[in-house]
Amino acid sequence: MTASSVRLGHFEQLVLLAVLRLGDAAYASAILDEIDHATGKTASAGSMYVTLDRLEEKGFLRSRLADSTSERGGRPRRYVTVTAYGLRELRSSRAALLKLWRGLEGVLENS
Amino acid sequence: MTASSVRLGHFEQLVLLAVLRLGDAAYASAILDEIDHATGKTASAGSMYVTLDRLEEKGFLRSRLADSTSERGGRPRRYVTVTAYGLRELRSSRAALLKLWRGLEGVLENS
DNA sequence: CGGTCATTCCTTACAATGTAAGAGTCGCGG
DNA sequence: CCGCGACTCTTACATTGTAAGGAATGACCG
Repeated sequence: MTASSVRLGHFEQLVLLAVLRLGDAAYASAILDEIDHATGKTASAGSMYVTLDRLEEKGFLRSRLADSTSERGGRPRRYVTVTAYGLRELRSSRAALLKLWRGLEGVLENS
Repeated sequence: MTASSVRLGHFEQLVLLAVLRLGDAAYASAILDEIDHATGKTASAGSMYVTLDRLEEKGFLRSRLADSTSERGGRPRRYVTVTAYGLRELRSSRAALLKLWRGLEGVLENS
């Protein structure tokens, strides 16, 4: 279990970032769309719920349920927000990538 | 197996980037150092070999053995280089992250 | 009212990826 | 000869990624 070795996986990172961008409007389907838009790849809904649960368990995310009366149908939405801890992870992950990318712009820039 | 769904994981991406930067000098221990340097976290050697194997299997990486006579001891070094395919993945992964980061600079920039 | 629909959620099981622990090889210095 | 340092590789297990499928809730229409 080694609690100290917890890091962000690839998909987890994308999810956290999408949540940040969506602000108040972050719930599963919206996050899915956001990721789809950025990556061009569509993840399944199941992946999202599982990942959201795990992120919350680890303290990277917090969630609250919307009033069911205010919704049009289906179960009440579960809105999520990134915690301070999650934000810290995101920052350090970004810093590491920027470091590794530095100097490779020529090679990595798109065709 | 779903061959088309192959993506880069978190660590795999770091490894590929480190290999790119190291150029001719890319072999396991050096890659390990490079990643350590960028992330501040030390991965184990075992992780590296396993990951290198898997990346090669998937065609993101190619490897060749150094002359054993030219080495100081131990087994001959295994040098690796990123394939065109690997480079493409790296680019698209970077593009996705840049998209998601855009507009969040204020929040993500470091303390 | 009852049926169909769209929207949302969740569970389960399995595949892919991440990681640690530990062992094997070779050449050198003592 | 023996231990040491610099490499590599194997194995086994934990964590993360993903698809498939099911169920709740309310709108709309006949």
